[in-house]
Amino acid sequence: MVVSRRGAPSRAPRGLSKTPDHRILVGDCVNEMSKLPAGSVDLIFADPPYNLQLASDLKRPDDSHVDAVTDDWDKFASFAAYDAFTKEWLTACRRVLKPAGTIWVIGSYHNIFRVGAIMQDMGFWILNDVIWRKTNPMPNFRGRRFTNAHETMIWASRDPNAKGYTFNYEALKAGNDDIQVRSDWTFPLCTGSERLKGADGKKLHPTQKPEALLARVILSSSKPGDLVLDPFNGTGTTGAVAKKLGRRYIGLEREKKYASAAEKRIADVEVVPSPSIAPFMTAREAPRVAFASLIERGLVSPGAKLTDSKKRHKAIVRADGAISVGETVGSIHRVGALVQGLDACNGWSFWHVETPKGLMSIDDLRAQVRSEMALLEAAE
Amino acid sequence: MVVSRRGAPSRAPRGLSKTPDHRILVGDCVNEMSKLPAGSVDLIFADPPYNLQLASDLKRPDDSHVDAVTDDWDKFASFAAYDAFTKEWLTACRRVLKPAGTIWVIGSYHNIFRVGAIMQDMGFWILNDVIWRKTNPMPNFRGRRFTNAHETMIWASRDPNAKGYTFNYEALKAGNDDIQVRSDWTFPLCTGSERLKGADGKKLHPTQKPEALLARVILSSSKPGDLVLDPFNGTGTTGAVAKKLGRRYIGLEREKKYASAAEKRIADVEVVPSPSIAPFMTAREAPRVAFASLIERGLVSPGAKLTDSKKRHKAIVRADGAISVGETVGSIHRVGALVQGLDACNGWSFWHVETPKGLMSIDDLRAQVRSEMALLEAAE
DNA sequence: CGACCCTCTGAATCACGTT
DNA sequence: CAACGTGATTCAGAGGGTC
Repeated sequence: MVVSRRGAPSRAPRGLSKTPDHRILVGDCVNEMSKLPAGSVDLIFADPPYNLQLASDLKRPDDSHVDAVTDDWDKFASFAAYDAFTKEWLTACRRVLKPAGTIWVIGSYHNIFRVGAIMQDMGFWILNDVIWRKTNPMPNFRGRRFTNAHETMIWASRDPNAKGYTFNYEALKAGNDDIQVRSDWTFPLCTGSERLKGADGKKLHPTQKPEALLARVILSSSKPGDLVLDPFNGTGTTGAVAKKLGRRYIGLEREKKYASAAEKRIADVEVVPSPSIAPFMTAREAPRVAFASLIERGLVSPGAKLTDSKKRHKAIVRADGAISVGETVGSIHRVGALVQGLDACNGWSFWHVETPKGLMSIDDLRAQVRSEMALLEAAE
Repeated sequence: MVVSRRGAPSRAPRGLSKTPDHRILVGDCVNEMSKLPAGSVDLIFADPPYNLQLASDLKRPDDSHVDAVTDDWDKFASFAAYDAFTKEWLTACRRVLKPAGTIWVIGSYHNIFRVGAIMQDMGFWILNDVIWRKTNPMPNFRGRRFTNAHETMIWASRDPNAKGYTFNYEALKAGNDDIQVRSDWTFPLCTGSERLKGADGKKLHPTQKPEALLARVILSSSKPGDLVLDPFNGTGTTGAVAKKLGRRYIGLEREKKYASAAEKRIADVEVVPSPSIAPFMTAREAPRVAFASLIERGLVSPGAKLTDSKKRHKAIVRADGAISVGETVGSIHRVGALVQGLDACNGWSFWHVETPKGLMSIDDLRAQVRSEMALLEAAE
C-alpha cells in the first residue's frame, strides 16, 4: 500500500476497497466521466483525437452530422465541431478534477491552439506549455515545410490562482543534475518493443506515446497514491506508467479493442519498489521551528551576537527570540532585511553565530533541532 | 538593385521608385495597413503584445527586482478584448498579404493559443508551429513551475492549400549539415551589444528579439527583393535583418521613440553581398544528458543500487532521477558529496552500477545515451 | 594578458498558513 | 476574506574589476 510519509493513506486499504486501483471503463469518455464523483481526480492526462476524420464523426453545435472533410467549407465546419467536442470533454474533466488537481493535454498544431484557447475560456489556468522534442521525428517527405519534430503539451490548474497543486520541483531538479527542468523535453518516439502490435504485426494504435514522456508528466505533477485519469486511454500508456509509479488509474476508452489490449498491458506492469518513489521532505514542507526554540534548547544564548557571513552586520539575541540592532528590535527576518536595506530577507540563512567549530548559520542550528525532533517522533 | 532570384525585378528600378526600400510608418498598425494596397506583401512577421497578466512584482532569490513587461500596450481588459484586437490586426494583415504570401506570429502560452485558433478561424492555413528554444531563459525563481524556456511561432499561408509559397528547403538543408531543418530552433536571447539601449543605458524595448531568429525566418520563407512587413516594428529587428538579407521592409510602429531608434538602426545596416545561409544555421549544441534520462531510457532501473568504485557507499535510484541514502534524497552530485563529507562531488564519475559486464560508472552509461542520440539525429 | 570573482539581467500569468 | 508574517527560491551569459 502506498502511504504518504506524513500521515494517512491517500486511499482506502486494499482489503476494504471495492474498486480496483487500475481500471478501464469502456464507453464514451464524457458519459463515463459523468458517473464519476466530482472533485475526485488528482491528475488528468489527455491525448485527444485531432485529425479531421475523427472530428467528422462528431456533431456540429446544432447537432447536425458532419459527414465529410473534403472541401474548405467543411474544414471550417469541422473546426466548430471539434471545438464543441473539446468543450464537452474538458467540461467533464473539470468537474471530476480536485480543486488542486491539474490537467495535461497533448496535441499538435492541428488542434492544440483551439484546445488551449478553449481551456483558457473555460477558466483553466495554464501553468506551462511544454514541448516534447522528438529525437527521431518523421521527416517531411515533400520538402515544403520544416520537419514537424515536436508536440505541445498544456499543463493547467483547474482555476486561476489555484493553491497547492502538486509540482515535485526538488525531485525533478535533483534528477536533472541540480538544474531546474525546462519547458522543452527531449524523448524518442515510441518504437521497438515498447510499441504495441496487433495480431497482424502492425502497430496497434496510431498515436501511442512513449512511456518516458508519461513518466515525467506523472512524476512531476502527482504523488504516489494519487488518482490519475486518462479520458482517451488508447493503448493505456498513462495507466501502465501510473501503475508502475504507484499511482491509481482510471482510463476511459470507446473501443473495446484498445481497452482490452490496455488492460492486459497494465496487468503485466510491476510497480517499482516503493522507496524509489517515496515522497521526501523538502525544505518547503519541513516542520516549522521558531527561532525562540533555538534559545530554549540552549543552542543560542540570550545576549549572543549574530553576524552575517561576512561579518558586516551585527545583532544581539534577545531572550524572547527577537533580535536587536541598536534601538531596532524585530524578527531575524525583519532585522536582516532592515540592515541590508531590502524589503525581505531569510533570516535563517542570513544570520550566523560564532561557535567552537567556527561561524555557523542559524539555519544549520535549526537543522540540528529538526533532526532531534525527528528522532523523538520516531521513538514515539 | 535587389532583384528576385527568378527573373524580373520584384519592384520598380530605384530611380523611378518614389518609396524607399526600407521604411517605418508611425501610427496604429491596423490604420496604417489600410493605406497599403491589398495583396502587396510577401512575408509578414508579427510580434504582437503577449497579454501577460500578472501585475504583482517578481523578485529573484537575492531580492533584486525583475524588470517585467508592464507597458500599457500589453494591457487588455479580458480575453475577449485581446481576441478582438487580434482579429483586427490579423484581418488587416490578411488583406495586404499576397495570395502566396505567408505570415509568422510569435507568442507565449499567454496568447499563442488564442492567436492560433483565431488564425485558423479566419482561414489562414498553418504550415508549421516552430519552437524557439532559448539557451539562456530566465529561471523560474519560485520553483513552482517548469522553466519557461521557449516561445512559439506560427507559420501560416493566407489560404488553405495555398500554392507557390516560398520555402527555401534546399538552401536551409544545405546550411544545416544536409539535414532537414526541424520545427525547434535553438537560439540565445538578445543580450549584450545587440540589445538596443536607451539614454539611461537600460534596454530600450522590453521584448527585442534576436537577429538570428529573424534571419532564419526571413531566409526560410522569403526571397531577395521580397517585401517584408512587421506590424509591430518595435526596435526594428525584422527590418534590420530584412535589409541585411536584401529584402524590402515596411515596419509599423505606434511609438515615435521606437520608430526613430529603429530607423537609425536600419540605416546603419549593411546589405550582405550575397546572402549566405551557413552563418545563421548555428551548430547544434552537444546534448546535455540528465541522470533521469538514463532511467527514462531503461539503462538504470528505479530501485537499482549505486555504489562508488570501491563499494564503500550505497545509494538507491529513485524513479524521478534523484537518489537516496537512508532518509537523504538528492541529486547524484549532492548525495555523493554528502556520503563523502565533501562540499562537492561529480556524481557521474563517483557512482557505479552493477551490470552483466561488471561494475560500470554511470558516466559510461551516459556515453551510451549520447551516442544513441547522435545516431538518431544523424539518421533523421 | 589571463584567471578569477562579483554584479547584473532576461516577454514571468512564480507561497502559504495564521490571524 | 483580507492583511500579515515567515521564509523558500535562480540559470546562462555578458561585462567590469582585481590580482
